[in-house]
Amino acid sequence: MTTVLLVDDHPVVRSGLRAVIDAGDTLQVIGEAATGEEAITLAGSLRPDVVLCDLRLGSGIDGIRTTAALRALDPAPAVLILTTFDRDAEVLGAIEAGAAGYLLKDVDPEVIVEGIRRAAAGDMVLAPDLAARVLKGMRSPLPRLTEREIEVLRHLARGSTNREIARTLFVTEATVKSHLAHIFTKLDVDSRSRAIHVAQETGLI
Amino acid sequence: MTTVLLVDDHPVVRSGLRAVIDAGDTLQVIGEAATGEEAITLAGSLRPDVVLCDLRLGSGIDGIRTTAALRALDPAPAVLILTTFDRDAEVLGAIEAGAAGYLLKDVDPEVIVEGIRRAAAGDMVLAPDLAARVLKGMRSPLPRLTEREIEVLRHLARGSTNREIARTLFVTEATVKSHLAHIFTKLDVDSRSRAIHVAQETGLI
DNA sequence: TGCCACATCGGCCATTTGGCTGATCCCCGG
DNA sequence: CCGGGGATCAGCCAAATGGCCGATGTGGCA
Repeated sequence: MTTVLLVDDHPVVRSGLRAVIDAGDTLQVIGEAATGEEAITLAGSLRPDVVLCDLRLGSGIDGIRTTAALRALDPAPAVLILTTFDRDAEVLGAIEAGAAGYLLKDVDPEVIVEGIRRAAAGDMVLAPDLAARVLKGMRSPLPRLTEREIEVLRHLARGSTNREIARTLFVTEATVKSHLAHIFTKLDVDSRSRAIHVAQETGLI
Repeated sequence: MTTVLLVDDHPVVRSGLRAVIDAGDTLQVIGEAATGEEAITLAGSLRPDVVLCDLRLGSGIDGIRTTAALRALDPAPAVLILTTFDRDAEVLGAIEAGAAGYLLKDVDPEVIVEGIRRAAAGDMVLAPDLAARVLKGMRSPLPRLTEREIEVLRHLARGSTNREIARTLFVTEATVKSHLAHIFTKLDVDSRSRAIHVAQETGLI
């Protein structure tokens, strides 16, 4: 019997997962958590074989950080990421954090059950349409932006002008332009609008 | 006994909703649909009292259009919108389309059950933190953009320059600028970045 | 110690953008 | 048949943006 811990901030989703997982007779849900913090605590005491974890967990720590913390446990559960979105950066982030795989929420229940079985067996589990992208991501990893650049990017995405960003960060416009130039180069774009688009598309922000 | 039709593109969520709704003894799920089209067909034959409908329905028609179509049936079911996001434009769109209410997915199961009961009784059902915003929205309704303006806005959000948009739409840059000027005025912004932000924030795109 | 990444700043210049005014055409409804 | 909204276009001009060159200081790491 493989034991499973559910992590999702939506009670309804947890109920649904519990229903489809407990329906078979080889898997058993032994706990539910609504936040990453709760998941880490529960995993320590319940020692599940597999943790099924949403990437978006509301206000607390996100699924990637939760994954990293879970993998640091001893014994470490297999972590299977389950989410609505397929942003590249998050896929890679989750894999890097030690996730055993990544499934989209719109798949059929049996796919989820099968994914849990394979994760428990130590296999990698990737939604078919994601595998290619993950491998592609491995070949050309996402550009690494510095903390400051991410910060500027966030302000950019809120529609701020260079002047506004400069005032907010207590630097000169020249500095903001410098950061932007670096961001543009790294993202391979040539306008703030496209930078915003790429950043959102890849999950950078 | 109040009958309910579930509409959500995620099988897992449908399972969860079915579990929490069927748990009581006054509500009964009589059908599930994964798309808006399917929902409209099923509602016509099953004649549910209440339709519980996600706003995002994958590739097909969205929840708002589905709501409008459902409300045009005879007898018309009460439509309760259930979604993850609380974008203003969508709240208002759903209400205008005849929805009986709007709940967020992260609420507890009993809130959903109670919402269905109240919707079946003909009440309006609004998540508490949304009611104020809806009323505010009533006072200052979202600007109405034309089809063409929305189209330009979408290209804008993909980071296109005026020249690129012009080429794509087979018009001159002057026309694109004209549309943009109107968009900016209606959204009360003065830069493309902020227009993108507001449009995404309010669910316009 | 020297190197390198990072954050900070400045100047110059071409391009893009945004504000303004005004124009034509078409369709639809009173 | 006229009015109005929508889509199309034009020119002018100020401001913001983006590309390019360069510079300084600081902290970590080999």
